[in-house]
Amino acid sequence: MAAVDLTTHPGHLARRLQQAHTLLWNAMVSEEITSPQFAVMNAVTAEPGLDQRTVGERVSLDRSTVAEVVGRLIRRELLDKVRDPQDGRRYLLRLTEEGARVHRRLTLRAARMNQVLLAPLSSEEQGLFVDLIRRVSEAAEELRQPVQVPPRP
Amino acid sequence: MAAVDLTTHPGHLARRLQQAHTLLWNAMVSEEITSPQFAVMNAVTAEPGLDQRTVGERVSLDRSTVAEVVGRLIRRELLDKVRDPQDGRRYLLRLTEEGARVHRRLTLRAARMNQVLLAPLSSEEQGLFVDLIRRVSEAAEELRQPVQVPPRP
DNA sequence: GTGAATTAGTCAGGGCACTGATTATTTCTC
DNA sequence: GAGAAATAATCAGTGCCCTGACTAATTCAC
Repeated sequence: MAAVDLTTHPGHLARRLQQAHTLLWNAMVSEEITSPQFAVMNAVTAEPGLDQRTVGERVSLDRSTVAEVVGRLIRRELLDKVRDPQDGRRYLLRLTEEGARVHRRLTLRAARMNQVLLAPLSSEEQGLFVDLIRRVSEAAEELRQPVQVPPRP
Repeated sequence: MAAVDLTTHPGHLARRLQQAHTLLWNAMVSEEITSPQFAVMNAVTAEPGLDQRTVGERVSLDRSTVAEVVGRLIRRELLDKVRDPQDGRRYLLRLTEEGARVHRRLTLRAARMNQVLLAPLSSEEQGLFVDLIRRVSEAAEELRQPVQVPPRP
């Protein structure tokens, strides 16, 4: 008694959506490269020579998770990591040739997969859907760092 | 070059939405009990004496993950597990008194949290949002088990 | 220029999520 | 009723995700 209907809870639905997405990704995009791995490769494609922290910022992953994902991509020789000669704390990331090839190939497949995932919605609904998710996640992310208060001078 | 805009990828957005949700959950609902743990407790509240497999079905979790989550709830003495005397393969799950109390308390907080999470949307948009996510996840889940073909007689 | 913050990355530890293999029990079939 | 198929749960292994503690390098402040 007093149980709740979880299908009205956006958090629960978000988890199910992600499960559904992972399923489709494995079937239609790649069984080797996961969606977060693709996101990292994509960030490095957009800005070669990025450091891990910034990659995390671009793809919404914390430092530890980025390190793991990067580690896996390096093991598969899709990514290279070299110390920044300007700043010895940083590692600069770049795709290998193979990495660039894989990224190109998966980009096409991911686009097809997105179409399939959104197929149950009309095209106006699709736009709306993406917009609504974005607004909700962005608002919640801001609750995290409540707009820096400037230090008194 | 040739990088993609991930903010148009529903899978990527789903992951970010879930991160945002987890953040808010920790801040507003509980730091001890996670959202999947709450989902399991909720399923058992609705149908006391459920077995693990069915709980997994109710909350969209596979057998292994249910076993882990159940294990954690038992360790905290929020849940009890007894062999089904009718069917020695099953374990029947029930909340402890403490478990029922915790579930009641978190239910209220979760409702408040949902309001905050959806606050950036108007109330029509909120309904739409929930509906769109549900439709997309349900459709994708059906791709998994493509409607049993009845065996020829 | 030196000591104190800050910053990039690693590591340990906990939780979620899945697959494939295995074990125990039940049910089906003959 | 005995063997075969199905079912509930566990286990090992992989990957994602986070926090808090730590290390190494840089930058700031005086």
